Amino acid sequence: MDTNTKLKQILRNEGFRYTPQRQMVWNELRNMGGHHDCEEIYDELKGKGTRVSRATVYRTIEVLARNGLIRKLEVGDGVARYEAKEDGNHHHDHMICIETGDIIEFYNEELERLQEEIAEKHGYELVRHVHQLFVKKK
Amino acid sequence: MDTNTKLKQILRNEGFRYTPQRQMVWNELRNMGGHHDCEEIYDELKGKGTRVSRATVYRTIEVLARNGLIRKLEVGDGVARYEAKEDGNHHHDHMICIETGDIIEFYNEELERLQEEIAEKHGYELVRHVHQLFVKKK
DNA sequence: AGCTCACATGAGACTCAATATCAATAAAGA
DNA sequence: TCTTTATTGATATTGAGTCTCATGTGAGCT
Ligand SMILES: [Mn+2]
Ligand SMILES: [Mn+2]
Ligand SMILES: [Zn+2]
Ligand SMILES: [Zn+2]
Repeated sequence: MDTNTKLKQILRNEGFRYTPQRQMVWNELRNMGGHHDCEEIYDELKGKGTRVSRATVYRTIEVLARNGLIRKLEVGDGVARYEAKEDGNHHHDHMICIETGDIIEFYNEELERLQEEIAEKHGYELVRHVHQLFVKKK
Repeated sequence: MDTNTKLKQILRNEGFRYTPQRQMVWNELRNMGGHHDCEEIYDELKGKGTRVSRATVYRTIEVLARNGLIRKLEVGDGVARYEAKEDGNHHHDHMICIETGDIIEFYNEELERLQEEIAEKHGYELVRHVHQLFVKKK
């Protein structure tokens, strides 16, 4: 199934409409790759002559995030970034270089396991987590 | 050495002045305990009849954080919270209950070690990290 | 104790990402 | 095609945090 059909199915299934604007935002973020904020997505679409409003980009991003199609990333600089969750895209966390702003992805099974264990130990169920390593080149 | 003398020493050492406002913000956050935002600190001081401006609370919090006297905590709800670093206060991360908003602290040595290891593995030096578990009661 | 002045404060203007408003538009089902 | 109702675009508004600048004050010096 192609990604647009997938988008359509998920939206329809949640009672949302399958609109050109939502397709554009979704496709743009996928094509850009990496981690981008709403303003970047909006500028990119505007640059291509596409007619989408800033408000709709923000709203669409919210809808996509709520439905697990994209992931939100806040590194503490005041803007929320997003990344498309491609089909084969497994969970990962981020390492942010405090000198270049580069974002490197990492995954560690033991780390994931320990978090579950800790939540459990306190009588809680782990729903989601934020894990960011702020680093600099050695 | 009492905490106000410690505050004085650190401020003076960094070229900052030891002012009543800075003492009040520092003492208030310590007395409140837990994790609070600037508005809460401001309201608390105002409620006691203390004369401090909102701008000064924000500026003081920034100074205290920069000098390692307090720690910043951002849980993603748009407001930065702070907690006093008491003398015996070792590093810890936070578990946030998504139902009650409760903040539970945790520390796991193995977790800390793994983070260093991961940064290292990618040729980076770990400067700081953000680690939050969003949980709910089982 | 008094003098000096660079730093700190208070009040309010300002920034900027994000959200809300609302009239106009257009999915989607009948 | 018609009708209903979510969505969109343009813009106003929100709110945490920052900036400005006139006034105040900590602290070094005499
Ligand atoms: Mn993880
Ligand atoms: Mn930690
Ligand atoms: Zn990523
Ligand atoms: Zn804490």
